[in-house]
Amino acid sequence: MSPTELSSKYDSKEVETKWYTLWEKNGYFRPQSDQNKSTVHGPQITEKKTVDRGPSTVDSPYVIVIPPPNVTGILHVGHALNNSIQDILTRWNRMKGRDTLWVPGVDHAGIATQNVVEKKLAKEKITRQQIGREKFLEHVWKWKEENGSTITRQLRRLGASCDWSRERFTMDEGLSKAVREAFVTLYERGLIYQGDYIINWCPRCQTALSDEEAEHKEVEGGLYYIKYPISVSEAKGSPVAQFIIVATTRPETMLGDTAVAVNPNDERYKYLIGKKLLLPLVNREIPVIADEFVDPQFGTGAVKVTPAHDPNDFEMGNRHKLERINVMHPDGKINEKGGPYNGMDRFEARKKIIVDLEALGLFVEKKKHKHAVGHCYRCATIVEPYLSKQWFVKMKPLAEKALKAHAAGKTKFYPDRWTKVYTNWLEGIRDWCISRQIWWGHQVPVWYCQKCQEGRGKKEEGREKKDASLFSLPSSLGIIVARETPIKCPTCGGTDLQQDPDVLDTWFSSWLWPFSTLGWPNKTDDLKHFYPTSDLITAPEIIFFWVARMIMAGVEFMGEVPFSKIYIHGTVRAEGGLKMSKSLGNSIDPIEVIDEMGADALRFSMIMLSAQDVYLSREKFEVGRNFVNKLWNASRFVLMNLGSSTVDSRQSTERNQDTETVDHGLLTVDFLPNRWILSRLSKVTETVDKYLNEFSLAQAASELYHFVWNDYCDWFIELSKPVLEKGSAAEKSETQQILLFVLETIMRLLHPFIPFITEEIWQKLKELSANSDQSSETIMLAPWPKSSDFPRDAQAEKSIEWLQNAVSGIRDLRTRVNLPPSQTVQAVVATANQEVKKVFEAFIPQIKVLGRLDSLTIESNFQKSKAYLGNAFADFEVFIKIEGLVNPEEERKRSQKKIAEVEGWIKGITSKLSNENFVKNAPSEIIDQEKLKLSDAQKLLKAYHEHLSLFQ
RNA sequence: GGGCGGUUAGUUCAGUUGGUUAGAACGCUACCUUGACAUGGUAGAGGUCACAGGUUCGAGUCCUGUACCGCCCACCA
Repeated sequence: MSPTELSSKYDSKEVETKWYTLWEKNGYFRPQSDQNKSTVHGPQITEKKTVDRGPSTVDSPYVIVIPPPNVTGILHVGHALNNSIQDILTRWNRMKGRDTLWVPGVDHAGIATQNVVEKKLAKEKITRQQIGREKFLEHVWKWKEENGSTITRQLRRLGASCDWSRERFTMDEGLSKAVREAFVTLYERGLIYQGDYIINWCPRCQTALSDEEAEHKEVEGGLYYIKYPISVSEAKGSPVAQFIIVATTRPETMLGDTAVAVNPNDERYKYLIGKKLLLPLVNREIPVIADEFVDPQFGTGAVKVTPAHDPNDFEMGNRHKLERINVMHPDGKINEKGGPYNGMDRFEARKKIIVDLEALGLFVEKKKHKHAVGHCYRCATIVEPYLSKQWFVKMKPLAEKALKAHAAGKTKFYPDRWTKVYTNWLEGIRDWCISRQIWWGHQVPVWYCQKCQEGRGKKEEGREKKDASLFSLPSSLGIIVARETPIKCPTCGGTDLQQDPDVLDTWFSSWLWPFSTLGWPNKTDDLKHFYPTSDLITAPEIIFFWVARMIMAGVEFMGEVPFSKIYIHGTVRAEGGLKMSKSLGNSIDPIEVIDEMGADALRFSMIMLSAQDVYLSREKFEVGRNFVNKLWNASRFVLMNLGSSTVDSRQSTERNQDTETVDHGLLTVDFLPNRWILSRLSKVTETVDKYLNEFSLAQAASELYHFVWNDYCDWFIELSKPVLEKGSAAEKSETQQILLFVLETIMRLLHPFIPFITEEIWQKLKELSANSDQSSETIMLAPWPKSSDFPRDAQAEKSIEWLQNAVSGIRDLRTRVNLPPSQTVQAVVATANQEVKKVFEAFIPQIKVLGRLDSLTIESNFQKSKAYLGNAFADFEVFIKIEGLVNPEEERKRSQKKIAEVEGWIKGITSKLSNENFVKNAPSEIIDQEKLKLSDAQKLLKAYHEHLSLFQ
């Protein structure tokens, strides 16, 4: 096969491997600025640089950081969409000549990864507790070495043009340094504290979770009504009631009750306030307290108070100085404080307690009760509000700065409606619990001096009783918060230092991502050059987890928001609306799709569907597959029909006497269809740019799809066939040039969307083209098309539209009378446009043009095509000699209706134009617009009247 | 409980500031094995733009209300 031929079938696998390897090897993914310095990063860009794209000083670098996928992750359709979008934007900006960087990386995903490795060890009957922290972490690192690059390999299959020489991992050395820097800085600014609070506890993972990590789901549960008897010690005299009935959704927590609360204004219970109750099963005396929090309308208006197991009760406990009795082990089993229930699982205990209360006659009833219950986002276990000592970040001050930046217009969400979601969350922000009781992650950079601690323990004892809720961390008490691992205690010089065993929330490293990946806290060149980044592309579900926190971190640590535009794309769902997920078994493996149809097909299909949430099924990928196939075959056609000579689109050709020579920027073109396709190309180029600028990737793709398929293939290529066969030498040669030129431009326009096939085809076209624009060694670095290089030609567009309508109209009539394709029909076309007439006569097959009608008379054996109505402003008629098909009655009615409509329109514009206020105040261009509309409407009215007259 | 989004062809969705005949893809019907492509071509059928009011010469588009669907947030036990 010659180097300029294409095989009859596109082999996506071969092409994809070939080009991706080459791109990466040649350093095309790296920012252009890298070539100016000898960096240590990856391969050098060896080959000569491409084209001069004009002054590059005006453009700031274009930078995206990848939302780091979990190291345990495998590419799912959500990743495929997210990264396709990022790649499109990256490639587009790179072609526009901007210094472009897409930073890739992977997240260590604390709990998720730990779970995976634990499961793996469980198969060998090993628990992490058995082997200890150090050994376990070795296993995790080993697992990471062996399996951690799956996702980045898969991103390569997708075509992602990330700068892999800058790939980062949230646990690598640099990022660990960043994490410590952030923690200590916040600590120094008084924004980090440790304290005993009710947090979300996952009894399975045995760790604290942040509020965002507890997913609330509606659950059909029970509301249990239980009698709490009034203590006999209070029963002197004659109490009106023997007991108070409380309502609870979690009866097992009653073991830790230390009060019952009622609303101070609740008449039913007022007299009981201050009295003592006898807590059933436990037989502890607890007081009745009054608290505004209690809603008299709910349940019985009396609430059991369990400060150690419920956030509200915790608050009440603080207000009333109640004791906190923790009745649960970290694994969710009742502890020794729970007396006879010691050792039982919380849900088991719930059942048993109800049975026991029933036996005592203290259980009233269980009512059905729908309420939201928190579930662990990793393992879906019901989380337990649990009292424990954790590290927190004070978020208010951070959120305020982020809000200020937003008010100053520094962050913009696309689509805009997410803005409010973001600001609302910031406004109601709560402190962030950042410590986790797992092993895989960044260990809290806090050390305790054993010696000082002993002394402190004694001091603390006295005060713990008073207020254990919160204590600051005076370093004098042997607590060391440091960037570098300390060797000895600064207070006493002791060397027995123990690091806090907790690790930090995974998001505590992710929120630093936009600057930690560029080298922070070191003042690196990358950081200086590439921060802040440009766009952030992500899914709605991590706006709180990640986006908002990154913005806060950026403002706090860098003094600048990390990115200015945030594009939130849709969620990928299965047909029927359910989110695609492995657990539901309704997911599609993108790698399978790539194997089967190619990465380009996958990307293009997903982007076409991405105007909002993406509803996927296997069949949906056929759109992209078919398109890729179409493109391949159109290219084959062009390459087969170029003739042997190399084409230079600038070269002049012999001019046709009849037609005007039109200068199309770079090109000089005569022939009407050629002028038309260039004009369409111009329009499409402009539109694609506009859509990409506003993140409307689906519209951009759709625009290109229809241009290629309908304009280029269906009309231009089809029209070129008779031209190549029987056109004049000049027409023929010009058409060949334009076929090539437009195809080459199409490749560049499509390259960001479907990088592989466009590179493959472009390389072949390049060899045939003498156009200097195409001299770069890869399409990746070829310049992005500029619509000004081939400006619009309104006249040509109008003429071809005329022709299209006429041809369609004739074909319509042909089908309706069942004419075989081979049969020529006689047609009369009426047009004053000589060019159109010429194209029609010379190149529209199977239609014999009889002549030209200047007046609208119809011979009886000619039938009028409905193409007449195709464009009310186009002054043409088509008649072909076939038996009757037009219904005059219908035509008359339609005309009358239209006439009435247009008359109303004219009336409206006229009244607007005669409105004094309007004429006086409206901007002149608006008035001109109205006048133009009026004249158009009058023309239209005339056309309809003429049409009507044909059928009177 | 609060907030947000949606309701347009058989299906999945576009529809920019109100304006000629509401578009596309898939599906469907008829014809076409035409030397780029049957993963194709030509043509066609198919819509009371959820419902009820309102503004306007004119509403899928703006306003008010209703119904249904979906999503997010939320410490009333």
